Amino acid sequence: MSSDQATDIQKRMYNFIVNYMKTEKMPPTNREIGRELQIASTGHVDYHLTMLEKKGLISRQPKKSRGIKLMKTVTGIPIMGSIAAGQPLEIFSDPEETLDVGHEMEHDNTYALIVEGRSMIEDHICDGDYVVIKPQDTCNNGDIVVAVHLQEGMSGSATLKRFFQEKDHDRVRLQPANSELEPIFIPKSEWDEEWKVQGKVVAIFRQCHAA
Amino acid sequence: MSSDQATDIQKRMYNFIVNYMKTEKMPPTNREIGRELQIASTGHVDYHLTMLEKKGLISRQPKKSRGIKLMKTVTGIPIMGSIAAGQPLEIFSDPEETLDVGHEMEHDNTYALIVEGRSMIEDHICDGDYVVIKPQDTCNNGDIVVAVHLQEGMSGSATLKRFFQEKDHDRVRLQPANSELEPIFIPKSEWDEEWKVQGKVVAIFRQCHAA
DNA sequence: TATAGATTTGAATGGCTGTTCTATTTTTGT
DNA sequence: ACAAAAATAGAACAGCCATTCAAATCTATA
Repeated sequence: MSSDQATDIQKRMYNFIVNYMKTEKMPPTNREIGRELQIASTGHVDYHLTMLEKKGLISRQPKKSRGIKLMKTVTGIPIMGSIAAGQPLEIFSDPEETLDVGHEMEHDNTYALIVEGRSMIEDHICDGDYVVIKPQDTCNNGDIVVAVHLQEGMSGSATLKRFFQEKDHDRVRLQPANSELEPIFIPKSEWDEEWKVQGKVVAIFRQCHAA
Repeated sequence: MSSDQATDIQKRMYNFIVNYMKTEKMPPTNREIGRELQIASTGHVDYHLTMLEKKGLISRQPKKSRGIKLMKTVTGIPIMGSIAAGQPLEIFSDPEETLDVGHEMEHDNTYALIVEGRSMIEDHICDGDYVVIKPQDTCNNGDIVVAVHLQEGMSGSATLKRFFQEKDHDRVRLQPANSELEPIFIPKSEWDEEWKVQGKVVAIFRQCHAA
């Protein structure tokens, strides 16, 4: 059954190890794992650790106390793909890519997107910049957000814009930061039906490559 | 003598712990410390660990194997101060501040500065942005650099500019990215005498605050 | 239902680990 | 030179740790 997939208890064990290492800055002992997962026998813990090792999720240093190492990077936030004005979100197939952007931002399923194009250039967000997105479905006026246009049967298109609720016009305005581009107006009735906010930009990161 | 300062062996011990944790992702055992520092007795190691704890550099979890925790942050790069066009570098007195910006950049004494003003605004570097600086005294044409103007007896002023070597004019041009500001020209003869390159911008980080 | 494989237990073992104690040597301040 | 403080060694201990083994239980499936 569990030939390449981790079984339920193994997932919980792996999660506990990851979590323990985040808070304690060291791996747990086999006994600490057993205590947490309510496993009566240390041999049993060893058994599942061996399984996790066989599946490539961890490696072990024989005989060493707390001799567990994680095989996958646990720092950084996933780079989900790229976003271009009006284009569908291009989701990267490779989920290994991460952006290491500070522990404060490593929570709440925060993720990163690569900006394509110049639709936000006047807010000084450039082609190739990484934007750090905090997922949320509400936002304040003036926030830079990932807005998704839901289309029936399709995955929809996404865009990076400033969000403005225009109460006097009873509509939402999605404002690009590029005077060559027009804002998008969405009647209040269609908002939450055809459109929604996926998340909000909380940081921007740009790598300067050699000239 | 060593009332609040760590003694030589204690410094080496602390450095070994920091280094071990970076490579092994867990603290060393007392015996591993002793082996590395050629200390014959575990009691002796315990003695110096107690000293390090008393001096606030580490904390210990009693009876736990590898129960050492570092009291100071070891991730991130130091935020040295702020830089504004033409102003002296304002060095922050508090060396605790760090910017966590990815492990790839945590080497070569890389540090961060906070940008003040709009002198590089057309390169989309804004007031309040963090720039990540890799120290080096040479650079290529077009690189964004921290250029320091050495003045006798004074610490000198620093500025963030693009670097251009104008061979036909036998001079160096430090170009702001703001059409309201004029470039600075330095005769080749004065370069390396009165001016020098302190480092090069390798990344930019911007935090988006709530509107 | 029968059987093979996966999971769980309990116990045992030998090495590691943090800690403590006493005694000796080195360094430092006077 | 002397005394106090700091540094080092060695040994010993009780508890922790990873690992192994044999046996028992559960689970899927042929």
